[in-house]
Amino acid sequence: MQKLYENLLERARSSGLRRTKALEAILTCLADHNRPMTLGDLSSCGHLSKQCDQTTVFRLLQRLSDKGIVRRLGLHERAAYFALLIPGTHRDYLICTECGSIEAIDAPCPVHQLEEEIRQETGFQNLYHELEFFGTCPKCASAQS
Amino acid sequence: MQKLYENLLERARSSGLRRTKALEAILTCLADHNRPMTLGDLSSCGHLSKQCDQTTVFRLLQRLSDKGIVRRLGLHERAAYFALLIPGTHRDYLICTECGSIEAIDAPCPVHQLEEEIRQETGFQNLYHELEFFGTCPKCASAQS
DNA sequence: GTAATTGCAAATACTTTGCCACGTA
DNA sequence: TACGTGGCAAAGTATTTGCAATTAC
Repeated sequence: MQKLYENLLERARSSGLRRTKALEAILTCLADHNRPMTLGDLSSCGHLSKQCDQTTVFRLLQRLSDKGIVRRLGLHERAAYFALLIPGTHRDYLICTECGSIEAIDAPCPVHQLEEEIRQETGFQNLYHELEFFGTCPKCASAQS
Repeated sequence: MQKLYENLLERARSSGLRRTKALEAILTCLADHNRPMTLGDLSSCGHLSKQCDQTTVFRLLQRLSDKGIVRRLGLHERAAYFALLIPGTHRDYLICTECGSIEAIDAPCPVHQLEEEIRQETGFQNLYHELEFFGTCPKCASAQS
């Protein structure tokens, strides 16, 4: 975890971002939780809630997104989610449509070959994919009946 | 197309929805375009723009979604997209992050087996998935340089 | 007749921008 | 010092709800 944080900070710095309290706090928060978080989650989390305005967090997420350090995900909530983008790593998610819980799937993602085909056939650049499974988790399913 | 519309109307009716002008118009619109559309797209489209309030379209989409006739998609735009849910059919999408264009991918989706594994391992009910590819389309890529 | 559906208006939620002050390099 | 960054306030966009009037069944 500590290692991850150091690494992220290094990437951020070398891509031109300044080392500010907000940057440290947001990377710490993302590294500690290591799951997709909304702007609201982040700006009410730990140091961020005390030290930074939500606008700051928003703009910082924009910059981190531009630099390829985080990625914005669309997970069906009204609010956007942001997740760390760690080279060599890819995550798919399983989401309960009732309670909104989000968990990462650790099975290998079966989409890479198709992605390669699409890259070649369409000429799209910077291609990546997002895969999510939606359903009702056992807990919510039993609560319904 | 006509067939599709008839079919949708039948499904809607038999799931308990009343046959109103708004229902006919929205199903016509979705069947004609057969691509994901936002609430804004829909309510400014054809008959809907003249005959229905946007709130009506919104609530109708909610009901159609409850009944499993349309599905809400998260495609990274700020606005939600809605697409027809046609039994036996599954669509993945390729989206340009620059111009926002959305096209359906016709290659067979490689995720079904994983989906089955997840269903069995996690006990999730009503499981389905959403797969999208994002990138820069050739047109936008050349416009950038 | 009854319950579902509709329209209009208003409220909410989340995101985004403007502007000037501040801090890092 | 210069330019990226931060805070506060306000605007923008999309969604959602309340309620009375209307319509399908």
